[in-house]
Amino acid sequence: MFTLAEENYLKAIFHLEHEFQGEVSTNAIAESMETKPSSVTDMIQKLAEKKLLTYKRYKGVQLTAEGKKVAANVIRKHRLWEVFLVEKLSFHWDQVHEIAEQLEHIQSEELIIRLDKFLGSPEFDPHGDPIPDKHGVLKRTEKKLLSEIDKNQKGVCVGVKESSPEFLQYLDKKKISIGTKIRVLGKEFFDGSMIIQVGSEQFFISHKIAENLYVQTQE
Amino acid sequence: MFTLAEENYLKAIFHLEHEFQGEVSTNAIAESMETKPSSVTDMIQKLAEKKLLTYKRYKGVQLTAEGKKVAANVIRKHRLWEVFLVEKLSFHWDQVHEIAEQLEHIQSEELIIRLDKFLGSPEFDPHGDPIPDKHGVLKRTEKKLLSEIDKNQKGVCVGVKESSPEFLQYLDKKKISIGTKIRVLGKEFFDGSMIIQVGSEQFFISHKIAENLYVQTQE
DNA sequence: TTCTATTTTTAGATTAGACTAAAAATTATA
DNA sequence: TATAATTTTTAGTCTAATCTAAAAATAGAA
Repeated sequence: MFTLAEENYLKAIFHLEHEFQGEVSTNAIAESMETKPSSVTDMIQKLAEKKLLTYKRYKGVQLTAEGKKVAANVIRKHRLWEVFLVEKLSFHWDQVHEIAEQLEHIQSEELIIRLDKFLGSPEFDPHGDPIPDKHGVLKRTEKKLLSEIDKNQKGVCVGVKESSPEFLQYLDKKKISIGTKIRVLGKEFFDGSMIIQVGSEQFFISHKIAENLYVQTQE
Repeated sequence: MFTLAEENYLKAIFHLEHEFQGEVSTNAIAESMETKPSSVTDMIQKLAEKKLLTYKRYKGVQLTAEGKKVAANVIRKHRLWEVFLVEKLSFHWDQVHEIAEQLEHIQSEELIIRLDKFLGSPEFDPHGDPIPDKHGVLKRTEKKLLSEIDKNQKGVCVGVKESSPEFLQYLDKKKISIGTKIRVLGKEFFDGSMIIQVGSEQFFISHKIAENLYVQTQE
């Protein structure tokens, strides 16, 4: 149906549209895909011809309904496979991204229907990211970055913004995973660093950590 | 490590070496891959440079130890995924080949180690074909084609030579699957057709069917 | 053994996707 | 508003993998 390269572009644009609302620039796509802007121009012209996105020269792109559907489906597959790898094959959450990058391109509707059922139709992947449903609809969740919550508030970790092995391994070392309760004991306004409580431990985290952890605050 | 095209060539050559002992001709490869002989020549020259096979112009090719290892590993992955699809996702044995053709190219040693363990280290795929071990060694089995066995002998179906959906669906209709006991009641020398007994049913099968079914005869 | 048929290889073209370098358009600044 | 800086596009090149058409080598038949 679509080539590997096309699917990867659509996926990247989909993510960028969510991160920054509105049109997505050529440069932003190039950066997120670690490729050159000229290559991006080539590809978005091809995707525009296929009506997967709208494109006006120098004005960036926007996915069409069809483009969004294709992208969401790739993301659905990626996240379902991540659940499979963690739940069934006992991979650790920092090991699954690269493998899922490959598995997300396997073409078979039936496979995904059955995989989803086999996994019990999960709603979130191992990093806490929501899995689009079969129509490409993403469930909205009201999560905040840990960096946005105030002193003395507490929240439950529900996901990570970045999911590099390095970051995930840091979280493991600190015994933070999805479901972990975190209380903010102190917050430094100068650099955004925090003292937090996790279980019985209290420790310092930098702003960089706090702005990559999603929490849900509880009333 | 290797491209999709390279892996597919190695796999095809590996199968051809087993089917007909000795060197494999350019034409044979082209036919089995549904491509042109000139394309095959290009690719085998590249594979020869990478020392995956030995090649002398006009003389056909032979896989090196390294080439065999790579090919067997692709086949191992294909067959393990087929077991997964049938055993875990309840696919039918005639639906899994095409999907496994894609899954066999997923690159991750760890994935295959874990998948194998998850499946209980199976020795055969759903069509009765042996799964190469992690070193690329194929277990030898003494199976015969049904067409080779004599009147009044009986055997257990242990595999199929061809595994097209059409053939597998024919077998289903006749209630033949792996493990089914078959007795040859009659054999026509003119066209190789047979009357066989399967369970309480007796029926006619053509030579074409008989030469695509593997059985193990029992003493 | 010589000629013919077949098989295999070479040469040259094509396509997808990427790249570099340079041109064009847009945005920011003085 | 003119100029500088930045972003984006175009033009042309490259590689992997394929193809067609033609040439070369091998095998088979008289």
